[in-house]
Amino acid sequence: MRYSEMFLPTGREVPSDAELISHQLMIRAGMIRKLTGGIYSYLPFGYRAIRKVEQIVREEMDRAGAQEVFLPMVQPAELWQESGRWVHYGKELLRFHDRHEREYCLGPTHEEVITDLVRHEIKTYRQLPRNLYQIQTKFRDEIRPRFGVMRCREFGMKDAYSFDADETGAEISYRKMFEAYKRIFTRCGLQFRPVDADSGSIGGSYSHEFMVMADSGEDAIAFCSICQYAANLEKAEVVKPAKTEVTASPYPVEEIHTPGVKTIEEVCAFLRVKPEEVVKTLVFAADGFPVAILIRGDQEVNEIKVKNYLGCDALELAPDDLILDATGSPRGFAGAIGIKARIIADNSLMGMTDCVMGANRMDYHLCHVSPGRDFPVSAYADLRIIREGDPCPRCGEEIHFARGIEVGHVFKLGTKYSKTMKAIYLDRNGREQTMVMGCYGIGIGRTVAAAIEQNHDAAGIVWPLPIAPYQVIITPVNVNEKSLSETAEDIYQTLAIKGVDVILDDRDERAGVKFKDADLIGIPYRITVGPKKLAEGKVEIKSRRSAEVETLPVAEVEAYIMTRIREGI
RNA sequence: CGGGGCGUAGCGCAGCCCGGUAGCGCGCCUGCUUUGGGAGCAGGAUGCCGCAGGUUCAAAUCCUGCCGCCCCGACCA
Repeated sequence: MRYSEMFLPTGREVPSDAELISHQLMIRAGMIRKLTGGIYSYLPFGYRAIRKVEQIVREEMDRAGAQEVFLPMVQPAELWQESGRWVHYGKELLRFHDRHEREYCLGPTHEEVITDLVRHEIKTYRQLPRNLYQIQTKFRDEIRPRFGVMRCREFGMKDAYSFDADETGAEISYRKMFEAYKRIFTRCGLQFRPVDADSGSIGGSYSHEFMVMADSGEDAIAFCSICQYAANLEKAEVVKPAKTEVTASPYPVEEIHTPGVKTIEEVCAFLRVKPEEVVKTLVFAADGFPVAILIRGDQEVNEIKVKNYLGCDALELAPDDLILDATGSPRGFAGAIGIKARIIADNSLMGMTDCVMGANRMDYHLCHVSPGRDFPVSAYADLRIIREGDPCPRCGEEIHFARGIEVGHVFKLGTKYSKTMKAIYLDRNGREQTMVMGCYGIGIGRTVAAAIEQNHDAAGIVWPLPIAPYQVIITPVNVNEKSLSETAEDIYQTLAIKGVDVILDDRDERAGVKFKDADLIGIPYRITVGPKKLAEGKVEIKSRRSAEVETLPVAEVEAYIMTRIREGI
């Protein structure tokens, strides 16, 4: 492509509303423009990056035995009502109706549609397993879109769905996708890590997220530096404390006047105790019913673990009136003794004795409380957020934290959708069986943004070659000098015929301007055609990443570039 | 939805307190010079000052309402 004819509006100014470097660079490099909140247009340069990623995704999905389909984005309410998600998906599901007042939604994901398709077409075990995928625009009415293309409402996603006859098959399908994902992100030049994850509203038995490591990432990851264990913070298991024989406090429970003392910090300051000696009692509303979660004062409750443990649909910190109902006191003085709620304790309570807790009475706390002796605990469970330095649940070494961008997510769905939507087949014995499903997503735009987040410098983007919108840019230093522009043109033709994605910067601009633009848009190789070197029949090839410059005879340029492209570097 | 901030030329911003000719830098157009890391000189174009009301002789500026955007939080694949 000739630069002079390209629709590639680059900018020097940093847009004021872009926070992330990737977002700023995508705007400055003329890749995206915002249409409205959380909705972006991709310009040619940005769309080429998208297509490069999509192509890699297609190749690896096909290689793993999946087949591409294209499903509707507008979906009827009935399907979602059938799966139950019309009610449970919440406000992220954008709903609307047509002229006949029939209800529809814009697809945020396609489990319902694919399950509907498959249940009508697959009747026997002979037709299983199958894995179908698509690359589609999804719409999720995000509560707060941000970070440009990283978290927007309309976005491109590859989603695949596997259907197997049984658990064993589903496991194999899952592994295949897991391996395909590793190949995909490796080819995209990303440094990433698969982590154990919660499956959220998609549901299912377990899942892994593919995280691109980046300080700007929205997700926190707990990982072990020794073994391979890594998990989303919300999922990371906390090791049960070793069983120690605890003897109850020798003192009886004592009520102490603690006027206005509510938070753990205030309690500790007032009573001169450490947070480790205080039991924090949090009252939650689980589908409207009060549940008391007890945890050691220095720890934080992981609401997702609580939600999963209770198996409820909605979980939130209890509103004031529910707290008053359950404890008989305002917020800040809840305790386990006498509370009218189910009591569940985090494992951190094991081994605690002689502790401080709320008295369920305004302005009073209790001390010398011993769990078990003074109140019953219906269950102990892992309900807290892991902390840096905690032991790894696999090998016992120290856990560290890092941040990541979720670019892919694989779920083992089990029969969540196939059961409710009756995706059944006849087995070898002619008996009806429920298909076992998996689903597998990749955020395409997010992958591109993550790649930029991980590959840039002060001058701009540094594309990994496999996803670079263009691989080579040829820069004649002065287009008004015939020898320079003709040589540049020759090299351009040579590379273009070979199928290289190449830009000829034929603009009548000063060399400095062209160099700055080339750096900003991050083309992996820049071929500079200048008067001094050309006098010897040579040109310079500069690597954007290493900044190394090779001086080569014009005739050797093609071989040099082709080698690099073949090796993907 | 709660808290904070911002809407002025294509982009980045000043002007607003204290009402009276709408400005700066970059970009854009023309000409000349220049030509290996965002050139110099000269000339030029571009604004419902977010929208709608109100106060006033007079509103970018003061008041009210609305809309949009950004940040933090709640929430979320």
